[in-house]
Parts: sequence; structure tokens; C-alpha cells
Amino acid sequence: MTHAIQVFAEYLNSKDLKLTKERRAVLQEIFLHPGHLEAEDLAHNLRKKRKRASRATIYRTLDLLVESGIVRKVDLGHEHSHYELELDNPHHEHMICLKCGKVLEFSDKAIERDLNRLCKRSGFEPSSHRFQIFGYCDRCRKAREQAV
Amino acid sequence: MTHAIQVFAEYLNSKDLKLTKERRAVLQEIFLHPGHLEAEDLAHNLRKKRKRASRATIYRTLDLLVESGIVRKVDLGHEHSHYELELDNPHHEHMICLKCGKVLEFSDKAIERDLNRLCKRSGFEPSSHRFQIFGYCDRCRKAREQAV
DNA sequence: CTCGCTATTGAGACTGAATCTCATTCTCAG
DNA sequence: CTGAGAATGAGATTCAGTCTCAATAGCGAG
Ligand SMILES: [Mn+2]
Ligand SMILES: [Mn+2]
Ligand SMILES: [Zn+2]
Ligand SMILES: [Zn+2]
Repeated sequence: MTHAIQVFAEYLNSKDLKLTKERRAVLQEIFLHPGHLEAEDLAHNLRKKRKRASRATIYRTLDLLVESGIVRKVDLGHEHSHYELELDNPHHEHMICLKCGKVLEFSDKAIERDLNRLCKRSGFEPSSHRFQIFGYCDRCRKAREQAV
Repeated sequence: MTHAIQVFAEYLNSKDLKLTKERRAVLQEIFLHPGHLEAEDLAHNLRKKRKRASRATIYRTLDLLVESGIVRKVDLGHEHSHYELELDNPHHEHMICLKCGKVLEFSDKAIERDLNRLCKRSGFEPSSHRFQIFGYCDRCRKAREQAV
């Protein structure tokens, strides 16, 4: 957290931007709720704490946090974006349960190797990628099997 | 195309739905422009041919085509969906050029194997997945290297 | 072929996520 | 402490996609 604030402050400074109380509050809130969060949750949580920030500010701040490498935008197949910490949280992919929404994280060297091999073969220079698996988590799978 | 119409007609029939001229026109248009198409393009193309169909009808028809297994919805990282033929077009993943928008398709047995292995390990039952690689296609990569 | 029950259509209202506008307020370097 | 410039919030706006509902069309029975 302290480290993140520092990184953020430096980033903002380098761009002649300012570290406002709203931006600080958003970053703090992200640390309080680790995991995959959405902008509206953030707004909601801040409101409960009387640290309200407008939707516009929250989205603007999230963009800045992404640019500064503190937060990462993730696609979980919903109609809106999710965000997760990038600091101390290495790249990974997601399995998403279609029943309960649970998200499992995974990463696999073999897949990354294959990806690079495939890109090389087509002369494609990869800069990012994402891999999502939709299905049923252990719990929900068992519940379905019962039902049959 | 003939086959697709037949599949569609059967699907519609099985659901007590009707094969209207709008639905036929949409399906026909999809065959005329193979590749990754978007709903608005479809609307535009049909309008040029005086076969206009409303946005609502186009989206409704695309849903039906997906349900009947003729068309597949694909995510290319844009804010809107793309669609591609599913008939005679086996599952594959996409590389998307950030410069020119070009889309390369690829598929890889090793990745599919890894995916299944990883799911098994977590007790996750996969039902679908998608893998996107963002970066620069061969052409654009070379143009960038020149620029340096 | 005609009838009539249903499904379908289109215009436009609506939604939800995200972005923009702009007048007012805040930050921080000097 | 101050002022230039950045940031904020309310609300308007955008954009893809969905919904509503009155008018229309498909199609199976007869
Ligand atoms: Mn994650
Ligand atoms: Mn494709
Ligand atoms: Zn689950
Ligand atoms: Zn390109």
C-alpha cells in the first residue's frame, strides 16, 4: 500500500498531475478489497465511508492507476470491466464459473511458450494476451451432477 | 449457404419460429461477407441493397443464428461484438493487430491440451474458452521497426 | 386459396457502462 | 501564501444492445 501510493505519486508527478484526496481514497479502497473489483463497487464502498467520489473521478482514477502499473484491467466476460492489483500480482489467466461467478486464477508456462511459438510462426509481435475459460467450478459442477 | 438456410429453417421450425425475409437476408449477407463482421456493418450492407432490416431485427437474428449453431459470437477486444460463421469453421483463437486491426486466426492442440489439464487439476469443468493475443502483425511490425 | 392464430417487425424509448462538458474547487511549486 | 493549472461533480452524452407495442406477415388448417 505505502509502496503503491509512492508509485502513484511518482507517476502523477512525472505527468504534472496531482495526488488528490479522491485519488488516494480510490487507491486505498482497492487495497481494502483485494480481488476482482468493478468501478461501481468502488463507488458504493466509498460512499458508505463518506469518501464519495463521482463516477467520472473513479473511472479517471482507475485509468491513471492502470497507466501507472498499479492496477490491471481484466475482462471476465461481463458487460463491464473488472480491475485487480498489478503490483506483486504476476500475470495470470482466469476460469470463470457460469453458475456462481467464482473466478479461479491460473498461469501456465507451457501456454506462454506455445503462444510465443505461434506468434513467431506468423510474424506477429505479441504485446499482451488474455485467456478465459468459462465453465463450472468444482462446487457448481458437483451440484449439477447431483441434479442429474 | 443452402445448407445453412436448411439448418436455420429446421432450427426455427423446431421452436415454432418463422423464416422471414429479414432473417433470410441477414443470413445471406453473412455469407456474402465472410470474416469477422459486426452488427452495424450488416445493417449498413443490407440498407445499400434495399433489404433494410431494423437494428432490433438484426440483433435478434444474430442471436438465433448463434443458437442454431450457424454463427459464432467472437470477442476481438472491441466495445462491440463480432460474429463469424460457425459452420465449416472449426474453433480457433485470434491475434489482433493493435495498429491496423487485422485479425489472424490460429488454433493449437497443445494449448487445448494444457487447458484441459489445468481445468482437471482445479476441478473446473470447461464449457468454452477464448484466447486473444494483442500485438502487431507482420506488416505493422516491420513498419514500426523502420520508424526506429 | 383463404383465414386467422401467432410470431415478427420497426420506430423509437430505454438501459448500463463509460466518457465528456464545464463551472467551481483544489493542489502544490515557488 | 498564492496563482496557474489540474481536478472535481452533476448531469449530459455516447454507444451497443435490448425492450415495447402497434401494425404486419408467415404458415398450417381447412
Ligand atoms: Mn485475476
Ligand atoms: Mn475467427
Ligand atoms: Zn461456481
Ligand atoms: Zn497490423
